Parts: sequence; structure tokens; C-alpha cells
Amino acid sequence: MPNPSTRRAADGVQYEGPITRTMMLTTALEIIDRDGINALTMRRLGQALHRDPMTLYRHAPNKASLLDGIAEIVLERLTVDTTDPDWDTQLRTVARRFRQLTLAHPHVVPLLVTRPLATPLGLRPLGTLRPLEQILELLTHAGFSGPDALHIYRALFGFLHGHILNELQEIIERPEEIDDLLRLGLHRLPIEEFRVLRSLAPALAAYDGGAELERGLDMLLTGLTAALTHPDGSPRKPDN
Amino acid sequence: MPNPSTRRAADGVQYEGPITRTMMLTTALEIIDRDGINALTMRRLGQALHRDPMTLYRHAPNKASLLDGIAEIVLERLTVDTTDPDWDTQLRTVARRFRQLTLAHPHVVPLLVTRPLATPLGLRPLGTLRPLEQILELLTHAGFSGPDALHIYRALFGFLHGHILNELQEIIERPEEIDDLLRLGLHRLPIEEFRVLRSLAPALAAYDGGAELERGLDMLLTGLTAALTHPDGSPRKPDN
DNA sequence: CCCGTAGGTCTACGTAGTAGACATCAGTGA
DNA sequence: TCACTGATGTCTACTACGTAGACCTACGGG
Repeated sequence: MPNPSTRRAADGVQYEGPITRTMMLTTALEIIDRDGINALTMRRLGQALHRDPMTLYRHAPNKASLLDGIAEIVLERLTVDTTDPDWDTQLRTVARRFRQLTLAHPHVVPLLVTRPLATPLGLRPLGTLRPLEQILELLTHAGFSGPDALHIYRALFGFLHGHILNELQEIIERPEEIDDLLRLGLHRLPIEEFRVLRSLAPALAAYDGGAELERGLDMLLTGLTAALTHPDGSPRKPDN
Repeated sequence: MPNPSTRRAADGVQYEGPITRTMMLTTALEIIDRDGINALTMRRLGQALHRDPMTLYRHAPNKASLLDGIAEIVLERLTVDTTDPDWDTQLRTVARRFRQLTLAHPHVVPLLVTRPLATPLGLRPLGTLRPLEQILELLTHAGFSGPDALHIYRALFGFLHGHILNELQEIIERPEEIDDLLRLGLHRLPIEEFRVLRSLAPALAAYDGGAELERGLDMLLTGLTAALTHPDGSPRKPDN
């Protein structure tokens, strides 16, 4: 899959002095944000840093670890207030931040969802595990058992990953068009076989990711509190 | 990211006569199942079919479309009984089949979740859209409005994608070990910073994907029927 | 009989990740 | 003072990749 198209204007800020890991990763993230994952090559990254590509290998063992590092610096921005006694609104906040974060870096999402498939927990970059640990802390502080906390974490991030994958699929093929069928390219689908889908073009075009997230969170959190034997929806709060 | 390691024993069955699309795709799927996505190269696929690699380009415009085709033949196996009046158990069945399908082809999952991010709806392979259309049919037959049907589809597949990504992350690093901490490689994590996570090694190791799916489906479907103003949980059934 | 077309092959180009040798320079201990 | 060492950077070159373009063959229909 060749040629992510030719050189562009300068990639990001100038740096001097020896390369650092954060320099590498933030510059790589800029490239990905601008031109997508396929545009990130060692040569292009080297060029953006005004260094020989081979210099990068002094600071990262290979490209895979560089990709892991990018997932890491993005997930590091997802902070959790582990002391918040109101655990479910804290989870809501984390969820909204996750959505904002991934919408700001849509090209990183494939990394976020697929790299963990290749790496056992203990070998993942620590930054990608920190949200997990912090949410477990939040929930155990709030009175949940360890396994229940883990269950909630999994349900939440499973949902979040699924949601953001949904939301990022909203690709308008021809924004200049008025008819939703044409905007989404649905006119290409055979009429007999895709009647319902074609008829729903307006509904598809009207997708609202933010609202969808909130609805999902409502379902998820009420479902979880109902299933898990826990004092009530917001423990500790009545106590002080 | 070079060298998916050297040649193996014969890839799959022998074929004779001219190459067909299905021959290409099923052979490609075998390679992916055996050795992962990175092992699928045009040269290797050509070799598995005992043809020059360039032959493949007579039947597919490029490698990307080949990857789309693989996602397609996998999703084609996900059938829906669109006439089932008991829509929610039908959805449960579809969900279970989806899980089985993806567990049987774990290396295809990255394709399933990421390729749609690059392709507008109208340009996707028809096979990948058929489950969508069929579920919309199922739900509208069952009495849901179009937008509600779409909403349910999105919620279901968002959940399914999230779930399977969760389940496939369960990688046991050292299966021969007895201690869960070592099996999962969690001993590598700094003790002070990852207390809770490390303490949950047994709970992590005890993950049961099937049970988790069922719990999620319960939550999802009760949540959906509660939110969407629909006669009841299983319409039409009382009618006959 | 000719020609167009479908299928297959060969060669070769440009790009990718990265191994290995070499160069530079800042300490540091003798 | 000097030799040594480790960190950093560079150069060259190797292997593997996707695929363009020219070519060959066989065949079916006018």
C-alpha cells in the first residue's frame, strides 16, 4: 500500500538538541493526525525531526513500539479523579473525555483498539494501563468488590470502543449534495436488496454521536447498578 | 514490520483452473487464520495458489479490496432470520453467532472493526452491509420505526465490537505458569502504581467471554425495550 | 481467418523497515 | 594527559513489499 502522497509543508514545531521520546511521539502523532496512519513512516518521521531515520532506532527498538507509544501518549491524557465519591458521574465524565479525545485524534483509534490484541496485559505501555488502574481504584473506593469493578471497567470500555467505532464510521461521501442518499453514497446499493437501508438515509445522516453516547451511558449505568449488588446508585454521597 | 517468518507447509487445498474470487478470498482467509494479517502478502497468496502474484491483480484491483473481500466473506456467514417474530431472541442468536464467528477468525477482527472507518457506507462490499439490512428488516417487521431499528442495530453492533475486542485481549503470556500474576505477565507492573490491577489477577484470568456476552445482551435489550416506546418485549407473538 | 478479450507471467520501479559499520563527542577513571 | 566508554547520529545496503507495464497464450465469435 504505497505512496501516502508526497511531501507536505513542515511537520509541526522545530526541535533542537538530542531527540527525546516525547519529541518523537508528539511529532509522530502530528503526522498521523494530519495524514493518517499510513503516512507515518520512519523516513517521514525522521524528516519531520530533521534527523536521519536511523536515529529513531536509538530511542525506540522498532516501529511497533513507536505505535504503542502513540497510543500511550493519547491515553495518558485520559485522567480519572480516583477520589470522586460520586463514581457514576465520574465514569460519565471519563467517557465524555474519551470521546473528545478520540474525536480529536480519529486516526489513532485503530491503534487504540487493535494494538492490545497483540500484546499481553503485562507488556503494554504503562500509560495505556493507567486508566484501567485508576478506574479500578475509583470503583473499589466507592465500595465495589474487585471483580465487580473489573466488570464495570470492561463494560464501560467495551461500550466506549464500540461507540467510537460507530461514530467514526459516519463518513459523508459527497458533502456538497443535498439528498442524503447521494451524500452517503447509498444510491449505489441495489434497490431490491437494500430497501430498508436506503430508505433510512435521512436517519443515518442525522446521527448524533454525543446524544448516542449519553443514551448508552444511561443504559449501561442503570443496567450495571441493577445487576451488581451495591448499596445504591451513588454511595458515600449521603454520608457527609 | 518485515518478515512474517519464512515459508510453511502447503497453504490449504489445491485448486486447478482459472482463479476465482472465492478461491482467492478463502485461501487468503486461511493464511490470515494461520499466521495473522501481516502474513498475508500478495506474493505469499500467489504462492499458495501456485500462481504468479501478479495474477491476483486480474481479479482484484488492489490489496485493500482484497482485505475488504475477506471481511465480506466472513460477515456473509452471519445470517439473520428476518421473519422471526421474536425479534429479541433473534438478535441474541445473531450476537452469539457473531461471537463464534469472530472467535473462529480472531485475526480478522481488526479488519472488521477498522476497514469501515476508511470507507463510506455506499462503497462497502455488499456482503458487509447485508447483516445491517437484514436486521433492519427484522426490526421493522417486528413493528419498530426505521430510526429506532437503526438505533438498535447500532447499539447491538457497537456492543458486539466492543465485547469481542475485550474478549480477544485475553492473552495468557505464560500458560505453563500456575500463578495468575505470572500467567498474565502482571508481575512486570510496578507494585505501588498498579496495586489494584495486580491484585485482580485471579479475576482477570477467570474471564468468561460467553457469560459476559449474555450479561451484556440482557442489559442491552432490556435497556432498549425500556427506552423505545414499543408495545412490549416480543410483539406479534401473542397474535397467532 | 482474424481479432478482441481474459487469464497468466516477467521484469522492474519505488517505498518500506531495519541490520551493521562507522563517526562524533561528552564524560570518566588512571 | 590520555585511553576508554557509552550515548547519539549518520551512511550504506539488504530484504520484502505493492503494483505498473509489456508481453504471451488460448479461445470464442464475427
